[in-house]
Amino acid sequence: MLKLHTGEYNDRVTLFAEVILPLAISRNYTYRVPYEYNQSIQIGQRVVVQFGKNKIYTALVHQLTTDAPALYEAKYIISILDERPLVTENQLRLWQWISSYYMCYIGEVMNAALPTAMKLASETKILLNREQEFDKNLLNDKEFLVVEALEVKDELSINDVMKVLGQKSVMPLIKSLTEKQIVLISEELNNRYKPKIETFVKLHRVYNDQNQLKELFSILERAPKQVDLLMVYLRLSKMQPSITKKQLMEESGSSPAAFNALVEKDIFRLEKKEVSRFSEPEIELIKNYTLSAAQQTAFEEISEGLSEKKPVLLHGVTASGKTQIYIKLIENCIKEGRQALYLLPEIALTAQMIQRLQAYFGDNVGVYHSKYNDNERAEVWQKTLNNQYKIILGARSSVFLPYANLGLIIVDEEHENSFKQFDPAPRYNARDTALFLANLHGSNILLGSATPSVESYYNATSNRYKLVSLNERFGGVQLPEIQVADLQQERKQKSMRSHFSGLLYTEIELALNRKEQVILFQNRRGYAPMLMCGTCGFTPKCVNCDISLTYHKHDNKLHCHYCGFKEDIFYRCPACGSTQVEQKGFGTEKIEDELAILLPNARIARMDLDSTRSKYGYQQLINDFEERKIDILVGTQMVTKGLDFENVSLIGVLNADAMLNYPDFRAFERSYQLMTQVSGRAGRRASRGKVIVQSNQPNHKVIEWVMYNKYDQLFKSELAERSGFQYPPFYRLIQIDIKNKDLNQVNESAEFLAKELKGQLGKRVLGPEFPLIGRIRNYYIKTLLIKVEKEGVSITKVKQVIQAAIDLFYTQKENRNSLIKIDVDPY
DNA sequence: AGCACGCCGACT
DNA sequence: GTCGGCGTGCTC
Repeated sequence: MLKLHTGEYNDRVTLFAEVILPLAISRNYTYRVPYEYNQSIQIGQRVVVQFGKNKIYTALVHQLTTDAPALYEAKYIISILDERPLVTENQLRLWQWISSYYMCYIGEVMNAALPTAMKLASETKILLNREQEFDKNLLNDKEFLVVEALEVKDELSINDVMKVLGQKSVMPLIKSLTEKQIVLISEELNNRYKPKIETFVKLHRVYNDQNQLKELFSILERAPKQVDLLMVYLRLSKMQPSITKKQLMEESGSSPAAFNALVEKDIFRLEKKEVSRFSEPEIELIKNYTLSAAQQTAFEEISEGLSEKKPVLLHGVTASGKTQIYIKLIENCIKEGRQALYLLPEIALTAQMIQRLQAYFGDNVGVYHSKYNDNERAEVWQKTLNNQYKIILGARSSVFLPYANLGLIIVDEEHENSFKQFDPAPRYNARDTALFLANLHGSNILLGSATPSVESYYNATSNRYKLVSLNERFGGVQLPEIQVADLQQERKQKSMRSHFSGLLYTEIELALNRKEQVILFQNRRGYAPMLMCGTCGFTPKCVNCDISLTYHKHDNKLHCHYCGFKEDIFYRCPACGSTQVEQKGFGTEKIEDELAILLPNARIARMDLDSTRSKYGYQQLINDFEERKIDILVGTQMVTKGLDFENVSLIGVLNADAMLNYPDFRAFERSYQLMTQVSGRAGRRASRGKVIVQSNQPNHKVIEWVMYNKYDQLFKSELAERSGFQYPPFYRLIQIDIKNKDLNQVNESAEFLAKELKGQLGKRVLGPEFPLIGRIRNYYIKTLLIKVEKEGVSITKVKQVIQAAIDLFYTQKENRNSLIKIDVDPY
């Protein structure tokens, strides 16, 4: 396709735009550009188009051409939404790359990349036709129901109609009602981004004069409410440059009547202004600080690596002060007039971190993560595009922002698996995407971690990245002392107190006596992960998934952690009627419960998915812990991520075995990372912290490596394992899931695809096999794993083979109702 | 994704 | 018979 650029065409040229639709479809579609847009249309702008019979979508202009499509008549673009491109050419290249690397549709990438507020789609609404007289008696029951509902509520969505009728197929009915002209159909566009407008109040200029003001007060003598309001205004105006109506009303508690009277008399003047949704931080800027000698050395080594245009991996022990080094690098980047992106796992993006960065860079920092609402995200997008931010601090989706001039990317906690998006597509890894993004912009990139991922460390040791190590904790604080509690032995000696070893229990008491705080880590939420009948062995399972239900005490229900199914707890076994129902295993809820019994005076809180679901739940817990309103924090992985608490002296890992024995090739790597990271929360200030790891395998080599901080031992051992068993970093993995509601069909479909792939790729294809959980949300699942050697084989070719096999797969009728999910680098 | 079309079972 | 479920194919 001929690529054209803006401004080349006069009004008489017939232009066509190939657009990306935010849908999971395999092709892009071509629309005709109305002549009046010839001058203004540009690649990267959003346009409104009709797709299919009624639907209206926001599409993105991807290419422009004068070639008319040969096989069909193109529809016209309805309108253009942006004056200038909203998406840059570099972003389109990134989308393209993600789409091909992660084997997904570019529409899916667009969907993930653009904030929802920027994607308007139409929703079909039906309304009564007021022009048309009709006899209600002629309607059938269902038609009557719909008309009745429309008399109560002016418009109904298709979904509303379904609810009203209690049935799924409603289109035929709506169609007949439209034909009789009883109802009208409208395609309503949902709101898009609206800038936030606030009304500011100003006192009329003449009252700047003290005499005039005095006079005003005497005039208002008989309106005391107005005088009050005026007084509040004057008080506020001394403290701040501008006052919003909202603030004035809140501070004064005044009635709108008094306010309106003052506006009416032209004493107050109103002004509407666009404001940012983000309040400007009122923090004193810290400008000067010095790096320690170790930090300085690391900083210089990093700079050296970056100047060679190599990615750098910073391996710095926990609490070694990596953030200060990052800040220095960001400063340098900004000095060169370029933008910096600081990527963090969602959960580490706390108020703590944001404030820390804002303390150095003030309002140059843009923040972007999933807790922001649509309008806030759209605002960050716009400001990034307009180059109003020098730094973006964000979670994985911030790789999608429209950077104009990106000079530096920092991926902190680069080993974190939350950089990987699992569902829905695009199943991208933000760390790897950031590496591509850096290449695209010619920017520097630094990966940082106390526990690097094996693949990054491998890249560093094989000279693809530069490795910089920082082995010293900042301020000379020692790494914590790690002890193992031997659970088997303690059980024999009867020194266990429920799930706490004598060793851990004593240390908790000691810490509490010293008024120090404790973190307990148990990587399992809920109360008991499994119930079992002691008589017949019955275990309650989810009705939709092949998984046993977890008992949650807070609502006294059994939960499925995969589909959200809930069911009442039972006290008699539903299978045999026995009352001998036993709880197997333990989760965070149970720990919290038992602690409350053992240590009735301690203030205990729990941090897991269930306790942090609300928008501020997580932040609230962190604040309370920071302010020492909590003595013991019990939590899942959440407690391991980059939090920085001064007063924590003891960490307990309640069950190291669960993670060590997890059936995944990364179990050891993950266990090492988790234990090291959670240990890093201890003793970050003055005194040396302590960590107790409870295990049935006290001599497990991974525990030993954690105790003595032997990352290289872990690395060496993992490399040997992985080259032997064909895993990353020596092999690439592509996982293909085949899903079907029917068990036989899933087997046959999986067999078909496996045979096809094995024919081309041979023994690189493993499976099909049922995964650990063979059925989720009523879909049976079979998994194929493809292992492709890194050297000597073109991964692009392999992906083409896979795509071809899937295309062939869907030509077979019997496979059509099977779903296929591809996950490239599924870890 | 959403929507139309067409085929098939179970109800007035 | 027909209504409503569900599979199948198409959208510029």
